[in-house]
Amino acid sequence: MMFSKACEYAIRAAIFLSANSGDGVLVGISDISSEIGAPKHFTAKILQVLTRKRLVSSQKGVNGGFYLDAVQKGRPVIDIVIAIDGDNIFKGCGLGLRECSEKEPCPLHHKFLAVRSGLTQLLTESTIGSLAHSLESGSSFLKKS
Amino acid sequence: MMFSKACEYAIRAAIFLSANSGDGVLVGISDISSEIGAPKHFTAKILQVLTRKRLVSSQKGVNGGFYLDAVQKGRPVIDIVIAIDGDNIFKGCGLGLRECSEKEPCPLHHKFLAVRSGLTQLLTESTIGSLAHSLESGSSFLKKS
DNA sequence: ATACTTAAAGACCTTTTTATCCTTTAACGA
DNA sequence: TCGTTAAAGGATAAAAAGGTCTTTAAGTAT
Repeated sequence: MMFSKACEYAIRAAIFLSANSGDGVLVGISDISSEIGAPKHFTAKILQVLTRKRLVSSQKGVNGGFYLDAVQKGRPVIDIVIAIDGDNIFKGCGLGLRECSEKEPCPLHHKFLAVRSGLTQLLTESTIGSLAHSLESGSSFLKKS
Repeated sequence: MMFSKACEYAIRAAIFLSANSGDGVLVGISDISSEIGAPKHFTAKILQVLTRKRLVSSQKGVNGGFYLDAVQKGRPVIDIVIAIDGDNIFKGCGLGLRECSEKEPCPLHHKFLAVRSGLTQLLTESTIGSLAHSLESGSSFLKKS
């Protein structure tokens, strides 16, 4: 809708991991991908990126898997978005004009700014952990995509 | 940033046409594409779609070209966006969840709604003509992409 | 009429995104 | 230390988006 598929998967995976890992509990890709309804190998790729960027932790070998530590659960969702999709959504002109700026704004410039800052704010003030927490009450909203 | 390239080109083309056509004045694709800084043939394809959907008017043959009539200049920008990108930006879950709804909302559901309605509103209350008008004052912001 | 200009249409190519597979690497347990 | 297990990583494939080119046909001026 607004993010790439990869980014949606990433957010869902992070939320799922926040709710279901930690304190020595790890989760494998098969579990993650089936729970968030994303293709297994694609999910693996995405988790790889997030792991490399230290937004997710991983453990190889027997009983290995992925998990989030306390710090990672406290990260804002916007970190995930930027790690996967970059920050193009948050900067640049809505009409794709290079020349557009405060000094020479395109006709929609200021209105776009408002929408965008709303988006930035919501993604910044929502942490992975807080989102995971808000679904604790049995509502397994992540099941089936 | 938020729209596809095709959609950005479409909006720019519409604004340009609104400012530079009408009352028997037509503009050819070469002029349009160079003024809005978009690939010529790709622009032609996009204009074709807009024409078929009656958001833009065209005239074949000698001295032919594209133009907007009064009604078309009064159309809200959202019509262009929907014609090219569809309405996926305006509906559907931000996390791509099919199950997400008012009853079983995803953790970001309500916050996304606010952002989205802001976007919808801005695109609905801005008409092609009004945007074209706001750049009348010499600022050829469309030049060069 | 007809010749010329220009949009319409559609075939085609390239790049990016999405998705899959397979090999390598590392961790751990026995 | 050896074997199992799971992530890391590279290589490939399919689909969608972005972009180019050629042909067709409509309209207009002459």
